[in-house]
Amino acid sequence: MATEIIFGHLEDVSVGDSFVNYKAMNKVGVHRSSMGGISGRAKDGADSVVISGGYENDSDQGDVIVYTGQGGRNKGGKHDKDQTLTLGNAALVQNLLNAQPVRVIRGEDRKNSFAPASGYRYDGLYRVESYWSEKRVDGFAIWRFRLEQLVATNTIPQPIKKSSKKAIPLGNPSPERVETTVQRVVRDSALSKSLKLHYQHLCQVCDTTIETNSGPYAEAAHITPLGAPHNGPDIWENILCLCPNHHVMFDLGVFSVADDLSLLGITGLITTEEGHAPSLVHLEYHRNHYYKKLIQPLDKG
Amino acid sequence: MATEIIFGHLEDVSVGDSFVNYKAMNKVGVHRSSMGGISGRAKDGADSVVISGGYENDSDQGDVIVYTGQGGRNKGGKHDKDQTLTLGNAALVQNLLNAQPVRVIRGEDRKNSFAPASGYRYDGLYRVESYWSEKRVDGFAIWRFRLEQLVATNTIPQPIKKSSKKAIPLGNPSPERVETTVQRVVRDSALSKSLKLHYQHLCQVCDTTIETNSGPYAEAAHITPLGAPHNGPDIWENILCLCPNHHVMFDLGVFSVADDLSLLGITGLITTEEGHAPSLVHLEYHRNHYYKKLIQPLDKG
DNA sequence: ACCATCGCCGTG
DNA sequence: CACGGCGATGGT
Repeated sequence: MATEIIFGHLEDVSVGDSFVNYKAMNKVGVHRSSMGGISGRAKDGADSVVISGGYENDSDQGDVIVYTGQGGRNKGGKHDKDQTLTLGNAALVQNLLNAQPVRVIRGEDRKNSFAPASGYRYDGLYRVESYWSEKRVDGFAIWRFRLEQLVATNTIPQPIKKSSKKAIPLGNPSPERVETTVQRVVRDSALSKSLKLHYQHLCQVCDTTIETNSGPYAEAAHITPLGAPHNGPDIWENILCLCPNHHVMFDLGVFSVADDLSLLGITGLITTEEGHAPSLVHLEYHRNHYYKKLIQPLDKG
Repeated sequence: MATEIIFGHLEDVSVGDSFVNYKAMNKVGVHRSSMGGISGRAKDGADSVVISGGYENDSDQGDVIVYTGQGGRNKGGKHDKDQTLTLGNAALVQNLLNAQPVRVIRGEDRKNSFAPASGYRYDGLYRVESYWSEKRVDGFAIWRFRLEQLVATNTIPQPIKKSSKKAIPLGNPSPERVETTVQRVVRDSALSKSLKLHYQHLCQVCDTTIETNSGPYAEAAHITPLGAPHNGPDIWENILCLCPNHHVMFDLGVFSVADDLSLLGITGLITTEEGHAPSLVHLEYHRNHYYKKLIQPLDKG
């Protein structure tokens, strides 16, 4: 049955605590994998990841980390196949689907100003904000995960006291011992409102709107996401007006949009109003990076 | 045409800047109302609010503020009617619907440890996370808004430089001059996953699920919200398994649930699986505080 | 039981 | 400092 997976902070480990090597982390359980960068199970989610600068493309801006998945290498360490959404990669996807936090541990890395000078350091909880695939220059696909630091907004009174051990006795019937509250995040830019008005808050996929007593509700979905590493622009051509359901589906790659605005993955098409034409460049970006069905598991050999 | 509403930070005002009085704030535009605590328009949203300790029930925890709406008083300042969702209150609702940030300014208040010693201080951007109604002891209804501080997660490279004025020349076609990115947030607790599994990720309202390539997706909605001032418990009886659309509708009070589990506001009923019974106490809490149609505008006299 | 892995400690 | 071999542990 293996050891217990615990999401969130641990009782005996504080943010900033240092460890000399993997074995020390294994001992206290802050990272339970003996060699791997991702600790967790494909079905349940990842409880921790280690960032050691092993992947040249990884980016670390402190509160935002772009983390590359595992796999795709042969025994010699050379990339010789696509990464797949299995093992640790699949676990990180579960974190996104279930809004589970992941502990982030930074390992020594001279090239990373956020990394410790030596050993490993527990740097707190992050959410898996999104994931997508990229093609390396050698043509092999990798999966990447955007991690965002969870700042403890005052939600549940935190029972954790550094001074006293044996805290967190909430006594609820949770399968996990530690109380965690994570967030799904929907970004909305300055331009969102005008586009939603243009569409009268009707979803461009299903033509429905949510009527509240204070006006209609819809969400603006950026086709190429804002922020690193995508750096999509905040312009009308890069935004769709969607209901929450189709927004989630779009961000998770359940469906995408072809150049003729027909839908891929589900039936239907994107309806447009005069004055708004989604950019073909950005639609292609979404298809290539987010539309999962285009990424087939590679045949052996 | 009135003066221009600008959401987000202003070019010439930094977080922490102080002002001696309302006139000084009016002059630079950080707060454009000459007397009111809420600046903005009912149709467009609120660009700023002032917290001065005028409402005894207001709570300020720094990153989370519970702000009481305006109105309900006669000329003498005494409460003699219900507050309505008009004027500034309606404006704050728009901020929630459109994920627009609101500038928070704290005024002198000895009882508030986060308030400045004198005058007014610009304390940065907050999101309107939720709103609900409460009944005062005298029986009159008030509207309350939970504001959460926006921490600048690294999304768009910030063009704002304190040193140089005249920054932010993004040159995009936005009706606003300042680039802002706000987030709608969906909390998900440690218990959410088990309940969603119990319902096989089917929405308890519409019986649909969102199938991704990596598993089904649903959201857990707390009936009485977690966190101050509601402090709902993180237990199964206080959670519903919903699709994103119905989650938004539930949180915005578009519908609520009667004791017999029939829906109010929309047709249908909550389906339950054996082993899960929503708490009647919490359903009543939601009806009383979130289900807007129970709150009728009071007749004159 | 087998497998995969952002380690670890040697040599050049 | 690069590279290669050894290698333990949890996941499948």
